[in-house]
Amino acid sequence: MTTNKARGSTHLQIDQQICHSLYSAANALVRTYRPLLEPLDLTYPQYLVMLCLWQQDQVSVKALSQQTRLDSGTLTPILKRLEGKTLIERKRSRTDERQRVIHLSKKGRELRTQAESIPGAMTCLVDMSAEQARELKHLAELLYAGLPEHTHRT
Amino acid sequence: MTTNKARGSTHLQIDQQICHSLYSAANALVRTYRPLLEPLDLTYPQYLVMLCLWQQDQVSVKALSQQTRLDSGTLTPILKRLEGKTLIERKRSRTDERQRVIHLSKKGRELRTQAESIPGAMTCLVDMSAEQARELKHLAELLYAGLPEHTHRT
DNA sequence: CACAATTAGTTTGCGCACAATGTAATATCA
DNA sequence: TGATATTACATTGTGCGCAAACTAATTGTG
Repeated sequence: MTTNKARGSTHLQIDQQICHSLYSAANALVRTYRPLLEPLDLTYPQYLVMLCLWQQDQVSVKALSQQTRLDSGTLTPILKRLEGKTLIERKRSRTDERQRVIHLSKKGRELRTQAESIPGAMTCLVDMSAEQARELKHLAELLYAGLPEHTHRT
Repeated sequence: MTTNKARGSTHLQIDQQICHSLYSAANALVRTYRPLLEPLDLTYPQYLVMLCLWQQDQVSVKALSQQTRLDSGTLTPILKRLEGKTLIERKRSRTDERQRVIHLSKKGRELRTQAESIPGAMTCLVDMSAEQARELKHLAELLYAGLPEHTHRT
């Protein structure tokens, strides 16, 4: 049984912070993605958006926002950059002038081929068993879903 | 047994990305910290630095960098902001003029009291068992340590 | 001792992440 | 139908996160 030092609460120790572990692991993972994404000229968040579009084209910003879990203030500049690289176009919806309809260009659709190798390459770089990775993903999802901003469904 | 659609590789599906789960969970956690840290006028990374200093005062930027896992290019502006709030001072080392010695001011030391309630408050906001949280932290650490940038000890 | 290599930290530039505010289009309702 | 509320995005401002380039001090090495 470890007794606390008189100094104060053990809870304020940085190595006890789940958030710090998650925070630095996520940052490190994105750093690991960087060299793999560089040939595609994509950042990780841009890659996330492309993943969504490769899965389902012609979607609204809101739909992208829900799938990527990035808010519109973050997405808008990302989408503009992707448009600048002529990977996507941002048309207005005919039926609802407020909405944008994001859709892939030919170049954007073709980029998918180059991206196919990335998940495999990442798996090699991440030194974890498939089961550990699954469990980690599962727990991260659980944490995410359990946070007040999500449980707060009025 | 689920058969892949002719459409292409399943690996490019966003909901299969461990990184995305980690990424959004970490961001969401930091958002959850925000209202708790606001009374202390600290951002999450600033809080991380303060945690380190409360644990051990009078340290170099390099030491802080290792403990917070933030690089010096990130730390320098953070430290300047903390100095701007008069929570810390950034003196130069006598024995090695290259080094900074970061140390808490009286105000910085006193802020610790206000911070004591934060870990407990976060635990309440995170809807996970202590064991799940421990496991999540453990797996995140495992992932972090297993990435090439760390295993690459020449 | 001179001089190259290393180390500690800073600066610069870019791209998020996000709260807050704004704007325009649509939906709701009196 | 006309006022009001809501919705979908865009904009602004601040603070990271980090690669790359830079500065200055220290440590080798010949």
